[in-house]
This record gives sequence, structure tokens and C-alpha cells, in this order.
Amino acid sequence: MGKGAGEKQKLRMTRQRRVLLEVLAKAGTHPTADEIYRMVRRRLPHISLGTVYRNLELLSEKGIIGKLDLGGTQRRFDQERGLHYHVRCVRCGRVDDVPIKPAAGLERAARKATDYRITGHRLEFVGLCARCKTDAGAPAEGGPESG
Amino acid sequence: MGKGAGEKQKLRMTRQRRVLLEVLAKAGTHPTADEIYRMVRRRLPHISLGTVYRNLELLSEKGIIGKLDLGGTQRRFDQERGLHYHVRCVRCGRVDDVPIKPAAGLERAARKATDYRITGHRLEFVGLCARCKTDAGAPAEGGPESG
DNA sequence: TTTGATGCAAAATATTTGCAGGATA
DNA sequence: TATCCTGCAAATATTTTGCATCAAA
Repeated sequence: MGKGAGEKQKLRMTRQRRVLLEVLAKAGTHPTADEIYRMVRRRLPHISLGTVYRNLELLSEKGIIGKLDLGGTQRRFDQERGLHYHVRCVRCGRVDDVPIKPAAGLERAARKATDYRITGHRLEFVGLCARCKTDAGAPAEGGPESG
Repeated sequence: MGKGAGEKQKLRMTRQRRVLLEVLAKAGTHPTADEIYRMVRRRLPHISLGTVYRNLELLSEKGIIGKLDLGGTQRRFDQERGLHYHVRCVRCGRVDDVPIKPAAGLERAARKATDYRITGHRLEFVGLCARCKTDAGAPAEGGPESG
């Protein structure tokens, strides 16, 4: 365990890593590790969940992909596109981007209000997605990824 | 399972529920379910983790306590005090409040930018806490709760 | 070759649940 | 007394790891 971050280590572009990145790029969404595993497996039937987790973690540490630690029980990942905000449907769990520009003033305000050395922030909106706000009342079953 | 939120159900003020609320109020922090379990157990040695989880979930659904789904693997809880922001130390996992006033404009902007029916938002700052920004370089072991 | 990466399966974490007995209103 | 709750333990859900083998550079 342990070890500080920022270790000097070479990354090899293995087949599983390449496919994982392609899948994430093509998805354009914010899939969970398990969803990514299933998508990658269509092309690499023998890849293991462990490999997916290992790569997701490693690639996000390197800043090559983004990791979302938002509400919900599972971690989600996306292509790295710099700071941007998300919105999560409280009913079906779906997560989308919110195309508004990051508010720089927030961090400035937070710096004055705490003893922390603020290095960033993450903002998540919650609400009902287009489909759920219409369906409201129906079952709700089914996950955020339908296809 | 299932069922929509807002069920009609009476809550009884059991001893474990009372102690749990007192502990959370006195803590003044944002403990994880396990930390709460250990604190409550000092007064109710026989309480079970299951009961703690059940109550934490139930009380947060009722809006009596707040649930934080921020970065990290564990859920955290706090006394309900309305919308407020948090900051999390990336090094030790500690979580504190950020006393700045909520930005109403954020939700307004998000509404225009998505199809969602926005109902709220949560903002988390990340950085190094007072202790860690000084220690930077040392081990880092140990959890956010050292008491 | 060298050394990081993978597959597999077991382990570790975190959270949820079924049930029979217990406590609150 | 009528229900809601609780403790316990087994079940789930997620994520992490040890290791022998494989493959990128």
C-alpha cells in the first residue's frame, strides 16, 4: 500500500488499455466501472474486472480520464475534458454534463472561508432527467445505462 | 423494495435513535456510518451496525439529518442545517464545512443549460487541510477521525 | 530481455436484508 | 396490544490484491 502519488512509472499501451480508452471516448457518458467492463468485454471477452478497475484508477491518477465521486454507490468515469459540472437524476441515476462555465469565484470565496489550501471543486446538480420528469409516478426500475 | 419516497410511516423515538442523533449533534463533524457506530456503541454497546445504517438512511430520508455523498468510498452524515458546502482533504479524508453562502445563481444557470428539472446542488471543494498542508511529505496514514 | 500488465480468484470494504424477539406509543 | 424496531448473521455490492504468466518496449 502507501506510496505517495506521483510515482515515476511507465505506462504501457496494452490492448485492454487502448480499448478501455476508446470505449470511454465513444460512450460520451459517465459509466460505472461495471458498465465499462461490460462494454469492453464485447471486444475483449477475457478481460477481467480487476484489470478494468486497475486501469480506471491508474488512468485517472495520471489525469488521462476523469473520475467522478458523486452521489450514488458507484464510482463513474469519463474522458478528461477539464473541469466541468454534472447533473444526476435522483430517480434513475443517470448522469449528464451541465454546459455552464465553471465559477472561479467559488474557490476564491472558499479560500477565505477555511484553513484549507483549496485546489479544486466539484459541483453536482440533482434533479429529474427529461425522461423521468415525464414518467414521474411510474415504476422507475432500470438503470442509468440503457443501451 | 421500490416504493416511492414520502411513505406515510410513524417514527418511534427509540433509545438507539436518540443516542444516534445526540452523537451526531455533539460530533459537529461529518462522520462515516462506521465512525458513528463506534461512537454510539460507547453508550449502547449492543447496538448493531445494521441498526445504525437503517436509521441513518431513514433519518436522512426524512430530512432530519443530512447525508453526504461526496468523494471517497464511504458515505458521511451530519446534522441537517440546510444547504451548505463542504471541503475534503485529499490527503487524510477529513471533511469540514465551508461557511460561504450558497450561490442561487448556479441552479438558475443549470436550468437553462439542461433538460433536467433541477431540484438542488451540492458543492464540494477539495484541497489540503490545515494539518496536511503543513505535514505534506510525511506518511499520511491514519483516518480522518482521530478521537 | 526487462519489467509493467493481465487473468483469476480470494480478500477486503461497505451496505443491505430476513427474521424472530423486543420495545414504544 | 399493535406495530415499529432491534440484534444477529448471512447476503449483496463494490473495489482491491496476491501471484504466476503474458506481453509491450
